[in-house]
Amino acid sequence: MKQETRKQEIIRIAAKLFKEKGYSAVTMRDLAKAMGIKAASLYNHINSKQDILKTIIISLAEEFTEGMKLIQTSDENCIDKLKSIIELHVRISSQNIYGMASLNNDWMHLEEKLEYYQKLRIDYENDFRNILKEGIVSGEIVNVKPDVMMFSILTTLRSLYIWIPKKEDLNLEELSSTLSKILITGINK
Amino acid sequence: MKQETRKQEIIRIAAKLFKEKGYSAVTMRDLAKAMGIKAASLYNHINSKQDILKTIIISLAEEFTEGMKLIQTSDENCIDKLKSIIELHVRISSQNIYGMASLNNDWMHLEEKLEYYQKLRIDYENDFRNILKEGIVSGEIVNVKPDVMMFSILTTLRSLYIWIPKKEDLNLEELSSTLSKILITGINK
DNA sequence: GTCTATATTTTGATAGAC
DNA sequence: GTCTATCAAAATATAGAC
Repeated sequence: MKQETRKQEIIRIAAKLFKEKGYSAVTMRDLAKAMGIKAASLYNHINSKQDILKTIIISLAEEFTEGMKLIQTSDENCIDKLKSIIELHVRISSQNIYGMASLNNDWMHLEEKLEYYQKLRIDYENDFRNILKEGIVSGEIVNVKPDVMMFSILTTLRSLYIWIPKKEDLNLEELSSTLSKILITGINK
Repeated sequence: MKQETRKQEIIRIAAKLFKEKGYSAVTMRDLAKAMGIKAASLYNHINSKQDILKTIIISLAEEFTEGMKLIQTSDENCIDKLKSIIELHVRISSQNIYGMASLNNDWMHLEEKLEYYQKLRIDYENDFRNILKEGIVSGEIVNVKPDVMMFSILTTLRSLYIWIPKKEDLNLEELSSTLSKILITGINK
C-alpha cells in the first residue's frame, strides 16, 4: 500500500463532498475546510476544481472500459458475460463509492474531457447491448427489447454506490450473486 | 386544459434546466434567459430559487405517496401490486420527465422542506419493502433479500426519466408491461 | 410584468510572505 | 506546504421607474 499523496487525499475528500452535494454545490472553501487547510493552499497541489472532477471521473470511466473489453473478448457465454459485468460494477463501485457518485451525476460538468467521457460511455453501452443481442440470437436471453433490458440492468448497476455503503455486512461475492439472480432470473417464484 | 400561469411556466423551464445541469449549476440568469426576460423579473412570480425546487420536488413526492397508498390498500396480490407500482412510476415519470431529475438528484438541496421529503421517501420505501416481504411469505416472490430486490427495482424505476425521452415511439402501456416482464420474470430463457 | 440599477455575498483563483 | 490578503467575476435578491 503506497503512501497517499496530498493530491490524492484532496481528490478523495473532494469525491466524498461531491457525493453529498454534487460538484457545483461544493466550494473550494468547503473542500479546504474538510482538509483542515485554507482554500488557497489547495492550489499548491491541484490546478483547478475542474481538474479534480476530471481525475475522479476519467479514471473510473477508463476502469469500466478496460473491464468491459476483457469481458467482451472472453469466450464466456452471454449469461456469464452478464454476470461478469455485474461483478465488475460491484467491484469498482465498492472500491470507490464516492467517485461513482461523480461519475453518475456530475459528468456533464466536465469541460475539456466531456467528449472523451461521452465516447467511453457510448462505447460501453454499445458493448453491453451487443452482449444482450447475442444472447437473444443464441437463445440464452428472452427476446425482449434489448434497450429496455440494458437500461434496467445498467441503471441498477450504476446506482450501486448509493446502496452499498448502507449494508454493514457487505460480502461482495454474495452481493454479486444475489444481484445476478435478481437481474437475470427475476423475482417471481 | 387550463392556461399555464407565468409561475408555472417558470417552474417548467427551471425543471428542464435543472435536469441538464442540476439545481446548483443553474443560475437565475440562466433561467431568465431561457424565459426571454431579465433575472429580476422572475421575482415578480416566484419568491426564490429554493421555492422553485421545493415546488418541483414536493409535488412529485406527494404524487408518489398518494399512488403508493392506493396500491397498498388495494386487494391485489403482491405481484399485481408490483405491476401497479411500475405503472405508477411510468405514468408520473412520463408526465414530468424534467421534474423527476430534480426529485432524484437535487432533493439534498431542499432547505425548509428537506425533512418532510425524507419522511415521504422513507415511508415509500417501507411500503415497497413490505409488499415484497408479503410476497415472500405468500410464496409469490422468491426468498431473496428484500432490500436488494427493492433497491434493484426501485433504482430502475427512479431512473426512467433518463431513458423515456430517448424513445420516439413511446407507448406507456407497452413500456410498463415490458418493464414488468424484465423486472419480475427476469431476462433469461 | 418587465426593466435598469444596485446591494451584498460568495465564488474560483493568484501573489507573495513565511 | 500553508498562510494572509486580495482580485475579478458571478451569484441571489431587492428597490423603484415605467
